[in-house]
Amino acid sequence: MPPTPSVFLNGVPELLVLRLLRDREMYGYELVQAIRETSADQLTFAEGVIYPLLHTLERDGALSTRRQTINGRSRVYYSVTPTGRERFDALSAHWRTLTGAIANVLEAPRHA
Amino acid sequence: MPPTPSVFLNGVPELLVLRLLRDREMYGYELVQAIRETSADQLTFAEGVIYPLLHTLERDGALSTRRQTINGRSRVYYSVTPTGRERFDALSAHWRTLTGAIANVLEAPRHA
DNA sequence: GTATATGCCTTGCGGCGATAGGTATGTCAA
DNA sequence: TTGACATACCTATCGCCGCAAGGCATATAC
Repeated sequence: MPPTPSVFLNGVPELLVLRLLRDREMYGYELVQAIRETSADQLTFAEGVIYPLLHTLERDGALSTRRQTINGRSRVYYSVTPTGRERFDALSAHWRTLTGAIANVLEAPRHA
Repeated sequence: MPPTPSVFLNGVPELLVLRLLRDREMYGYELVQAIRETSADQLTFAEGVIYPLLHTLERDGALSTRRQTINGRSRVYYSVTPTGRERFDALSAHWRTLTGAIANVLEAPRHA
């Protein structure tokens, strides 16, 4: 009886980063704010979470980078690779499965 | 900008345990299987997760216990206290808020 | 007689997110 | 002009939760 891989219950930052980057390339600082804004301040993952995550995803081949200097400040833009897209699809499916299962337990009738 | 308390993204075992015990008293071994069964094998939290959690919840006054011996085997039945019920309500509300926020990000239009 | 299910428990590890810094440039108000 | 704030990158350390992997004891089944 294999336990539920905790990859799903945490891993939310990864899920959201891949989702946002699926639409368009973004840079780290932008992602931090985008998550906060598109979740109406319900979700806040600080830079200490996002930057290491981006580095890991790049190392794993899920993201590719493009460096650009704007107004004297250096930005690192991230894009999702085909590998990253597969990873997102898998994570996303798993997230739906798990939240669905949790919802089932939460709404289960008394003697189920 | 306070970060998202991770209590919500983990803490799923606690949420489910409180939910199941809200209906009727159960013992640890029974809870382990109930979670697995009511989630159709999607969620499996082993005894190493559930037992320490039950002890913590009892210590915090969220659960009360009743010991009973059946067929020579000793069982520890857990019930939700009023404190535990409040705790469940809060956790539950938070879970809905967070999953809702995550869903918003996942389904956000391109330029949101 | 030894495997399996039941029923309780604990120790130790790993990994992720949180905390809390550091560096540097640009802008704006005092 | 300097000091605060936003922008934009980064890292090291910590804490905690769930995971792995056991141990102990009794009942049943083969």
